Amino acid sequence: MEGRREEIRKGPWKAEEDEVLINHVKKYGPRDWSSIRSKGLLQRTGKSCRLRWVNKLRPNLKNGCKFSLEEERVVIELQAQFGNKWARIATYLPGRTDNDVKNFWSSRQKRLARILQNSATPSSSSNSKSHRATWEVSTFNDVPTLLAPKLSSSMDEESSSKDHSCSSSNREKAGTIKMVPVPALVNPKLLHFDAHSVLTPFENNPCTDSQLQIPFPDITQTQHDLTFSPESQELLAGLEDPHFFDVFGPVDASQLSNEVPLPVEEPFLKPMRSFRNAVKDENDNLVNPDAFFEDFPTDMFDHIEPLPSPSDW
DNA sequence: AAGAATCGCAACCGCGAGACA
DNA sequence: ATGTCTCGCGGTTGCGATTCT
Repeated sequence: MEGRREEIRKGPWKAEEDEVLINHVKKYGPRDWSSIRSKGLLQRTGKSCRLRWVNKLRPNLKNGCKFSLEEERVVIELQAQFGNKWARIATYLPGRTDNDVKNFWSSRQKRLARILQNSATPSSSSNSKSHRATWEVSTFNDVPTLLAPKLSSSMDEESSSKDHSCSSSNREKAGTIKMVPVPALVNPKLLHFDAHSVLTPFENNPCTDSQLQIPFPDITQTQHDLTFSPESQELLAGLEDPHFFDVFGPVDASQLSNEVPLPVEEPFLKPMRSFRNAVKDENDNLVNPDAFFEDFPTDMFDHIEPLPSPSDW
């Protein structure tokens, strides 16, 4: 059997373990996770190694950066379209892992549930968190649809040590939205350039690197007509819907696909410019396009599927 | 200042799919 | 065709940090 030489280590990773894992990936690539243990490099399961790499050590991750408004919106829209396919949704959010998306969604669902509960039982709104929840709703309502320096609760000011690389001040300065879905980088056929898109130089910031500044596509008609945030709209709509609590259950994408057209269009697929290793010819075409992917795990695109055409939505 | 409630994140677990012998 | 192994995904849990009374 694979292992029985020593106890399998669990729990938080040490810096030394990270180093070993990184070195292994450098040598052999992000594969053969189980060999890390069989070689005696780490007393971790291959599964654990893979998870650590994917969620924390992989290059270009936005570790410690909170979800921007647009990221939140993308998650909301894609969740309605795909259901809880976090890995798939994460491919639209550069620097985000399925775990990030999953955690974000989970937190959001809890928040919504609490807001709803407090709305249903106003007398209970004297507790501390309900105050914050109420504030969040009103804050959402005040937020412009696309440009918002300070937004949801997830955008609360924070200057923790691990957030240093993308301080809120940076986010505020950013002003407009930067987004690029990974699948577009994989399948050029899917690229669909929006003439209105605006490219901006990158800042040397993990939270903005590999992103492009583009106008975010229109969302649903409902959202278009109202100034409410998606979250607030969802809440408001839910209060009138007798089946609102179903929202908190699993979503059947097949059912939703006919009712909730995904407004996130391919157009926010834009070429990524953080091709650290890419070489271009005189016509600015990538000569060694593969070099662009060197920063990514070789398997990270394995599960990416072509996007459905908008007509299928 | 202390305690309770909540948040946010990292990591684990179980299961299914695919590869391979 | 079948069994085993590895990998990847989604759900869940645990815990430190934060916020509020």
